[in-house]
Amino acid sequence: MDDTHATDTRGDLNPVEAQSTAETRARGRPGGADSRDRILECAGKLFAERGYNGVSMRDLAGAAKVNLGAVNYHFGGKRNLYHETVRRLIDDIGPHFGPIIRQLREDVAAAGADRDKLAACTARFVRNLYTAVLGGQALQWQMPFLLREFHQPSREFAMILADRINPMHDAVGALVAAARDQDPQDTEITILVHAFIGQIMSFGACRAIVFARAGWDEYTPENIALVADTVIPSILGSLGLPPVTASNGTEA
Amino acid sequence: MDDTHATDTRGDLNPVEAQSTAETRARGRPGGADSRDRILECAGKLFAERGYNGVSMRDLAGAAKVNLGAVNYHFGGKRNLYHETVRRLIDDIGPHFGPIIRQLREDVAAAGADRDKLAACTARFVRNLYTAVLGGQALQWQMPFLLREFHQPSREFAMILADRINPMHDAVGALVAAARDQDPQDTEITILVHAFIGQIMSFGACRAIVFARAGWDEYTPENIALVADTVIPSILGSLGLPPVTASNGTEA
DNA sequence: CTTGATTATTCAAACGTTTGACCAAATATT
DNA sequence: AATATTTGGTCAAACGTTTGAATAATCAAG
Repeated sequence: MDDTHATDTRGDLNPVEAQSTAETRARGRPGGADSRDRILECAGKLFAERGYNGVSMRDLAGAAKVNLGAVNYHFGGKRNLYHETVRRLIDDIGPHFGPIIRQLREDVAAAGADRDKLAACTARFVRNLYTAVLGGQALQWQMPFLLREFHQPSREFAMILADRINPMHDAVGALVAAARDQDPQDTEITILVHAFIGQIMSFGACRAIVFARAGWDEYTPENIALVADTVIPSILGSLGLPPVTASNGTEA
Repeated sequence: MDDTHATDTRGDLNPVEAQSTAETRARGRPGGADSRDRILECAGKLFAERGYNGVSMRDLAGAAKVNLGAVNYHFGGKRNLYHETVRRLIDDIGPHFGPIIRQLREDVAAAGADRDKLAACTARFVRNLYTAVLGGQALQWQMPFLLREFHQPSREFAMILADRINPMHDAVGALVAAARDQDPQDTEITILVHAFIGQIMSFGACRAIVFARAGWDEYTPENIALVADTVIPSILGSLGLPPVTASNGTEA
């Protein structure tokens, strides 16, 4: 239990004590579909913070408060459990990103060539995205999980790309193309979209750096608002859009 | 050797075949400090692409063409080997980032309030950084290694922060502060610097996305130049700096 | 310029533990 | 009774680490 001494055998790089997530249950057929969900939820959290190799089936069974055999009963192996975890993750983040993307698409279509409206919907989108990505209510383990997939894509990356990344990039592509009056299919637009989104995601991906440099130790609503308020004018400038006056893009 | 079937026991998530890196050697005392370096080099590559848990001492010994015991003889354990790998990494990337940072500092100091000069040195810095980060000659495994540390900091993150991240952010902070005529200590500047650098780094961190969206399969010099040429005007716009005319910031 | 002890390094083999997978028995639900 | 789920345990393989002998370089003594 001592982390300061590195004498442990087969120790993890950054040991994380397993957290109790579910209450104890009776024997026999207590969980049903419930324990399957519990395994999936715990698997997501553990994979997100330790990676695939950092999570053992025993760690997982302990965290999910189920027997070791139950995991293999429900999912038939660790690799397939990971697959199902990604499947679940994609479904889970849909309701969080879907409305933001949909609204951006509608706003861009409605804005047409009106640069003030384009600026306003850009600001709204960035603010919503920061809130979704950095805010703590939902997407707690999902974002680290995704960032891990982006950096070290597994066989499931194609699913994430098709179902979640492409729609987001396409929507932002429409915005950037409208702001620059350019064809959304241009490689230039693809690059600028990536820089656009990367600017936002880097605050989630490298939060250790942000916290160390800004003297924070978590993303509070105030911190997130400060980040959004600071970055939005910069992004508008990069797109050549006029600054937003006041009280624009506050909420969906 | 078949990756499509998930029937392996204790298999890695993304299996990577070990690559031969060094030639065979005689017995006795052949390597000396040489085999120590070989271990360190292979450890960096393997840790970078598979993470700490994804690398076994046997994998490493095989890749470095040394005996299993030699690793513990030289480094006294896996955890300490990781520590030494980070130490070496910091020393290795110094010559690549140091001149870029130093030149940026000098250029910013020389530019003063001249916004054209600020724009020119910004463009030069961004181009140099893209070349260093995405270019393939050096920093091959170093960047993925660093990005892994940023996303999932270990005990060694503080070293990287102090020795490599802080100087870079401080230098960019001076640039951004000069462009906005603001105090470099402002939290706003800290945030903008992070967005600035994150914009660049995201092309390395999420290269799987970039390649999939742009239809690339590697970063060629032409690709890197296209990225830089596209992003630089955008960054200048975000800083409110004038566009660079031509042939600025091509090389150090 | 040969010796012989000393040191530094490599090697094969094993240690005990943990891993993912698997099983037959037990238990609760239908 | 039939089905679905949980249980405790076993398995071979892989894990990080340790060991002791073997081998080559080093160097003082002769």
